[in-house]
Amino acid sequence: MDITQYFKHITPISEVAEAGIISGFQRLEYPRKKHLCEQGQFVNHLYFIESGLVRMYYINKQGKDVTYGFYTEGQFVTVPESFFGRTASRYYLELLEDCTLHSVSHSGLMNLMENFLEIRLIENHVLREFLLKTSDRIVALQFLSAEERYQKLNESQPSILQRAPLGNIASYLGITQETLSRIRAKRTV
Amino acid sequence: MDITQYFKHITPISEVAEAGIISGFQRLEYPRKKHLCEQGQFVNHLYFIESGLVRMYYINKQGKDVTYGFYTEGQFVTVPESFFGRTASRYYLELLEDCTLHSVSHSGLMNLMENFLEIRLIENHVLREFLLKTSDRIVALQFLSAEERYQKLNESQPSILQRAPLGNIASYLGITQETLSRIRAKRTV
DNA sequence: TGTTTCTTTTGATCTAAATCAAAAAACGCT
DNA sequence: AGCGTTTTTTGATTTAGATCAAAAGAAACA
Repeated sequence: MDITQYFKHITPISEVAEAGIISGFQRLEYPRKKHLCEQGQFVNHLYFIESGLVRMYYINKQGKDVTYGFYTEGQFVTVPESFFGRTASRYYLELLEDCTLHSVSHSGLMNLMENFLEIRLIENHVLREFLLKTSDRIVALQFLSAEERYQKLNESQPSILQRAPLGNIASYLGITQETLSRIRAKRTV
Repeated sequence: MDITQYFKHITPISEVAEAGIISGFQRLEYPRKKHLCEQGQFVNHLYFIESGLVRMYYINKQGKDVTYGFYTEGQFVTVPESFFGRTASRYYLELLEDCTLHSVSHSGLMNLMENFLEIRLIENHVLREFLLKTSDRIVALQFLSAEERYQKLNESQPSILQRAPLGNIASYLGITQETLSRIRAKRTV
């Protein structure tokens, strides 16, 4: 999905605003493994994913790499509390595949929002989408078994299971690699 | 904390806007156990808690009552995805104590937002606060032990441990009542 | 093409927390 | 104040998933 397309899904957009979006966002091609941000830094960009796969993660107290979320084509990705809330990020963003992204800086977005009312809706929309996703996660993590959580991910984002390394998926689900491997073995046979 | 006070924490507010807030919100006193909304309904109000304690919860597939969150004086509470996103609520809101609330309907808030720019920031602010809270929860639920999660709640919202019933707290932490009772026994002695 | 490195699978054992069951304590009500 | 209901505690047992260890497969690279 194209970025203007995405905006049009949320709200009708005037031609000038569309031109504004096109000039305000910058198209980027980045290779697998590149980091979009580091833990502790301010995240100054909002990215729209044209193609590819992005992972958000953090390093926990035991030094373990833990996946917070996966983001794919047609979605926005950033660290919302950092980008919108102007705080230091607690997460990293890394590319799990070569990606084509459209990025806008915080000030760039503010400019767009001042000039085009339609674009103001975006911030709220992105926040709401993030919130909905995180609510689902909590419900899953509170009282679903490892296998049920795997099943749920398989329903909501099936492609992740093929595209992301097993270790990353396991920590996302809150389980160990070994357990995930066993769940897979059970289902495939 | 008073409601205009709260707004002033977020952003400077003109006198007219302050008058608008005072007239736009309705002061309510509700008794313990009252429900502010049901699962499946649209949540049409945003509440600011002047005093008291509110619990958000859902009934899971096994028919078990599971606490999603606790909200106390000086905080806004609603089901954000329902109120802001105009969808049916997946959660209930119930009062765990007699509460004094200030409520505004969706259309009432829209009116205020049209008339007073300052108030537009509120939606964002409320969404961001919710998001921050839920992010923390995910991190806790992913890889902290039952006791560590208890400890974390004790740091972030210590009064909940005294004010809410044990069963409600246990499900919030994603553990059984018995386990929570044992954790308590260990620490108190 | 073989060697090194990283990822996934498989196996054996252990443990945190669930489940089942029942007693004790606290609360609500007339 | 006393009785029934709900909530919390305590105990015994079970289990899902962690941990430890090592083999098997893939990918990376010279």
